[in-house]
Amino acid sequence: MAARLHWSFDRPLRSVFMGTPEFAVPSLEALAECTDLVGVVSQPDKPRGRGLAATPSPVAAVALARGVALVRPARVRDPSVLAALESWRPDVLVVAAYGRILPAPMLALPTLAPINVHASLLPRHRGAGPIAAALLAGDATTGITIMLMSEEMDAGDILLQQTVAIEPDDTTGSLTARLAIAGGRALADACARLRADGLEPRAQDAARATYAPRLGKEDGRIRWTEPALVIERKVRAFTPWPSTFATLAGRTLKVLRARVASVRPPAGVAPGTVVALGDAIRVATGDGALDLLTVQAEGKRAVDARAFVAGARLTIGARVDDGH
RNA sequence: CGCGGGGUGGAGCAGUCUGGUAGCUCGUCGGGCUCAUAACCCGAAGGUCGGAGGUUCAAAUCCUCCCCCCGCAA
Repeated sequence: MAARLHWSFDRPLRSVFMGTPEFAVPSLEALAECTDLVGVVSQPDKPRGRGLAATPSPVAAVALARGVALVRPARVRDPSVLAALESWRPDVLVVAAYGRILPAPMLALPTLAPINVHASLLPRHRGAGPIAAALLAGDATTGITIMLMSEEMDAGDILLQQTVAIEPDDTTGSLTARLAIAGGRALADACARLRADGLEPRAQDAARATYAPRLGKEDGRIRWTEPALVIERKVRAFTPWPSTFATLAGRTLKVLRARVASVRPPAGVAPGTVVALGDAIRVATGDGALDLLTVQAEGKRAVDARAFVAGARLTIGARVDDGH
């Protein structure tokens, strides 16, 4: 266990922030508020949206707007990145969803500590996809961990944690928004305490660690042989990305909102079969039935199930998993 | 110029290739029936077919330009 972390000098902390997506923005703003933010590192501009125009990451956009020194390296290990960090002489390096593993020399650079804002209550859900993992696991609560960074991913000593409740209808999108704000608050807290009474690093119980892998597009394909409960969690965990989808008449059908049906499908009906149509499209699964409430066909906007049923000539007995 | 789908009564769609004045499911309104677990039956209202030009005897449909929405890709 590391020594108590305390900033006793009169001058403000010099900080450098590394982060990329929307989630990191409140943390960046909190850091700018309570320290002397001297530099920001973010992922390079990426082609986004239709037309694939190069667009700065949300963090880079804020850095630009604030006029803070910004580097956007293609590779973190590029010597120029370490050089930039050295020239900034940070006391703390704060990382929030940067998206890359940082080399050890970088972690050793700040005079006080390298600090990470992680979107779970560590040691639960270490890794790249903690928010979706909490939804997939059916957790009732999750939260923010402010921690010291070590070389092993998300394994460093904990400085501070804040709990965030998970609502039954939370998606990765809605939960990310709340966790982002909580992250900013937790960081502000940690920052304030660094300068007041200090923070006591607490080792993680590695035995209780779970891992949250980065998601990929194919993770979103619905497998109807799974239980309705599991599919419902996936729908929420994979919204808005990579999104859950099935195939109907050869075309992709996104499922944006679903609920486990209150009644079971008739015995003997194969998973992936439409068993009822009304306010929802009820589909048989490996265990129970799932009511699809909001769906989106290729090239169409998201509509509630009733509207979709009105237009698509969908009948009971149709299959929604004939993709392969 | 990354690839692609689409804008048709309140909603979701068909009709566009093969020009000839608008259709389906749902909703709404009126009436009937009465329990049918997507209730049913009869009737009605409601549309400058995204916008602007053009071709034509005739354009939702063909041509040109513009606006908007969405999927893939990240």
